[in-house]
Amino acid sequence: METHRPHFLDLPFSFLFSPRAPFSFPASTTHRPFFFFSSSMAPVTRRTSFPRVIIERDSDSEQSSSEEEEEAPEEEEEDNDDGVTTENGKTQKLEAGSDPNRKGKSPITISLKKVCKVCKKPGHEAGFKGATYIDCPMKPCFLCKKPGHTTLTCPHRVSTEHGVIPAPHRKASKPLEYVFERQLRPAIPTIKPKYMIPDQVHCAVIRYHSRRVTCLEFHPTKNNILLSGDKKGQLGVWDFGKIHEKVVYGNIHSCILNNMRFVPSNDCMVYSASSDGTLSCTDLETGISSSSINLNPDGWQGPNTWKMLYGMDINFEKGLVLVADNFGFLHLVDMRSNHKTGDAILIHKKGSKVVGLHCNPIQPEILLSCGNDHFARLWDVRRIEAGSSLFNLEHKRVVNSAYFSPISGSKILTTSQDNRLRIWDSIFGNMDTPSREIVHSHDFNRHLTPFKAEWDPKDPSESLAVVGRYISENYNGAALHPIDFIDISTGQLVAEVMDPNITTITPVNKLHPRDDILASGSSRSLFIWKPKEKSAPVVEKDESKIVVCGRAEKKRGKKGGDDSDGSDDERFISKPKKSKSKKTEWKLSQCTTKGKH
DNA sequence: AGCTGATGACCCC
DNA sequence: TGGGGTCCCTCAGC
Repeated sequence: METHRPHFLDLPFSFLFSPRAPFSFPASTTHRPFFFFSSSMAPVTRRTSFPRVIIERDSDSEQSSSEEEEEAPEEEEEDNDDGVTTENGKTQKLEAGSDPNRKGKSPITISLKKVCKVCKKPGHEAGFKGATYIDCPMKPCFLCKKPGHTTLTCPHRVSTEHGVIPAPHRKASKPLEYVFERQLRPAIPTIKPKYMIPDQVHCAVIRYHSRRVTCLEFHPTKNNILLSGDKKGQLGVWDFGKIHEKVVYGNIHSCILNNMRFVPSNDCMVYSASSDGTLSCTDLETGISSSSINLNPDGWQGPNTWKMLYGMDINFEKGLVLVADNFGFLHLVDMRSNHKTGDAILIHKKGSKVVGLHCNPIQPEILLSCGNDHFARLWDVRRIEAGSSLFNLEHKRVVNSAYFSPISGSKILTTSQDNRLRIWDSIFGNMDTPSREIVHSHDFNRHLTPFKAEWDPKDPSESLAVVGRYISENYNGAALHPIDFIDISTGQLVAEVMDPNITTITPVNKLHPRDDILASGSSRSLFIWKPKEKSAPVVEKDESKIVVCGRAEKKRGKKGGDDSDGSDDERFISKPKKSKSKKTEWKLSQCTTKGKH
């Protein structure tokens, strides 16, 4: 292997020691050569006082691991004194002392032996080998977060029934639970329907949004309309029945659009909560919006005072929009006046983000909230005040989402950043511990939209949920991140759907309220999935390419496949790229024709 | 192809 | 309680 010579060795030493030398060691570098620390160092003449430099190369990359392991302990100790990890991930060992002019100094030896890029220790390497990711064995399992094994050997590795941690069985003891078992439970079918899994991309808009997608919402009555929000605050309205009919409204919010809800009495109107601190109500026909709340009327006064709106839901019976901010407060908006009503109520730890709100579908005054204080909390909106929660559901990390089951409203499903889905089978029963925990890879990553497990609103047994997977799997040579369908009553993985052309992670997923359709947002693109037999594959790549894709079984390449937009695949039809200015024009022209659907 | 930037949770002091 | 360092299987643009 051709070794990479550290770039600073190519520089003349005088330049190297200049205080204005235009480079620095990476911030992550923990061990620096002694000479970089001596700020008070006297000027040096390179010929007389600088030690000789010896480069020790890892010439044989096939060197046996046992050999490396034997050497490792010694190297580690020496590393503490004078080792350097360079940007190319190789260890350089600097030995001082062989210069005859300087007593006690040996020559600087630079070792280019490979080290693990995760823990910086030699003897193993972490990272992608082709499409398979090799974990660093020094770290806890990436999936279940427990030490002693890696993801590859994790007992919770997503397959069937391995991820479930059942709560200890408890007998029904509370009167409410008794009532539930007698009256409500019989209404929930125990025999599960045959799931129709939307597992094939039916149509898509590639690079529809200019930033990553943050939320999705199906139109309550028009079956082919999908709303999407993005990190920039833009709101997309796409008629996926007529693939080319799509609008992006860019003037509603100025940053992240966190949540959307249709107004139940008027399905042209949609409320949206944004990190710009406003709750807006937008007419989808005209694109005209009005702010119901603006929490930052005085503009930017610094990050400590800037308020953002996250969780949001509508209580139609009371005519209320409930929206929560990043300081732990709940705000109420009267839909008739479109103005704030009452004072903000502290519902989560002061100063923590409240990322999710959900009104119970049967009893809308029962509110479920979740947030960064590691709790999901149940409230009665009729008597809500700070500290008045009915139940506090503890989690080990941030709770990305908490939803009541869509039909009976008696179950709760939460997604937490500790890589676990939690299910409470009955809000009338024991709420101290979840009924089940399902280990599932949906890690937090600051560059991704947080994962949220979503119920299938059509499943009468209330046991099917969909959630994107963070961790990748090697599928015929491509590292893909599937979307998982999980039977939350057993923890079983019902289906994992993926497409070789979707190489990005898909954290945002929503199942259609009436049809066997899954909408997913991955990076800046939207996908509509249907069950295989119903699919007629058509994909549009926004104004730069028209592509057609289906469920191909073969794809060769390294991690994530290649990024060539599949130009090696004859199902892709390329169109010449248009300029950025035309892109804007296109969006504007689409906005003027929005009244059609 | 390899670098860069955007930028959230969490931990420690 | 707040600031700074660290974590990191991202993604897209150059």
